[in-house]
Amino acid sequence: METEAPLSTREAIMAAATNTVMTEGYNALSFRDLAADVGIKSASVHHHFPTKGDLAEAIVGRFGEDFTKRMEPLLDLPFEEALDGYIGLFRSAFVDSNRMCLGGMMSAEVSALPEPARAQLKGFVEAHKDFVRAVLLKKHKRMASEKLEGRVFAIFAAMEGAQLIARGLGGDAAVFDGIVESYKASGLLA
Amino acid sequence: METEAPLSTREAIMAAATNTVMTEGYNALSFRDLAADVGIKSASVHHHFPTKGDLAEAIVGRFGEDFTKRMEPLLDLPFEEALDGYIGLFRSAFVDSNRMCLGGMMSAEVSALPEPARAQLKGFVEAHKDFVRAVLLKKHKRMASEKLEGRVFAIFAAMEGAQLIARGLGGDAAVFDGIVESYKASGLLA
DNA sequence: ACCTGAACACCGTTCAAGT
DNA sequence: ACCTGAACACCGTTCAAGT
Repeated sequence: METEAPLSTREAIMAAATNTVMTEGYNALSFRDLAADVGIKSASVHHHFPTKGDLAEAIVGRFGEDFTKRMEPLLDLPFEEALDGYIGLFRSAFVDSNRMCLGGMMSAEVSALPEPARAQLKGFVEAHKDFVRAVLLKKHKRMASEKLEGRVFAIFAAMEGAQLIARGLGGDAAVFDGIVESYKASGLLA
Repeated sequence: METEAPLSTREAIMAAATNTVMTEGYNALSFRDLAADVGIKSASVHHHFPTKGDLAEAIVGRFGEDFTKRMEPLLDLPFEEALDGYIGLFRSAFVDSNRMCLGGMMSAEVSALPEPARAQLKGFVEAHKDFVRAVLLKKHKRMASEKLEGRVFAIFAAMEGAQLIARGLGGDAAVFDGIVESYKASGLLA
């Protein structure tokens, strides 16, 4: 049984930054606000992350790792449950205080990111594709590889789009659920 | 035959702001850069748009009108061509200098928008739904209304997601085309 | 190693002042 | 009606200085 571990300053900065980016976006993230959240001065944040771009790189990478940890156990489940679990990860982000997937948010703001952060973003997308591919193969064992790759990419993009639009309209879970239901009914999520 | 009409200062501000938001995002938009683009001082921009939120409201509204003007003629075409025309509107945005739909970008940055701008954003989404519904009814004349509404929303969200992800990965049109192809093959866009 | 105050050129916004 | 310079509290970043 773990007690809540005290976060290192570096970890606390990353946690606060991730939360702000998911709710307000990368360009709305301020080193001074971040420092206030953590209890240090803004100049001190630069000791841990020399530039804002370095911080972006770190939190996208970490977010990918955390997402992967939540996806992996779903691979033990059968197709339908694994897919619903994946959907639930997107759903919970904005049902829980109107947050958006960090990867989706960073994709919108990609012009502000330095190259290393963009590379982490590509890695994030690849991790999702690896997971979705593994889930699809549970059911579609003989799908042609080109078709499978297209479907994998399409499912990820569609989930990001559902979250983007549902959250943009005010975070109504029913909107998200309705879109996902139609993805299933049309055959995209099936 | 129209010659290029000289833009009023107000129109020039809106045009420059729209372009910046589509490429870099609303939070990256600066009144001082905007003023420099138009050839006035930043304090003068406030004469036309008292706050940045007022400008946001104006450009989302205008963007919706412009998008509707490009969608309307597509309604004279048969199902397949109308759908491809709609897809082309999303495709051209980022093929042409890696821009993102203003509505999708504003959805990601919705936390920075005042209520009137959010209302315009909802109107933008409704205009898209009206168009997509009309297109779907060309082919699916007897689809149950609840199912139709879900499909309409799903198609719009999926298009925004395809654009978000394809652009986030660097603006490769092949990524966008592959996702759309899979939307069609799976039955979502059909 | 980790933190800080002070400075720099930026930002949105306000306002009194010009034409 | 339209524009402006100057001021305000903000921003990311740098740096010399502290412990």
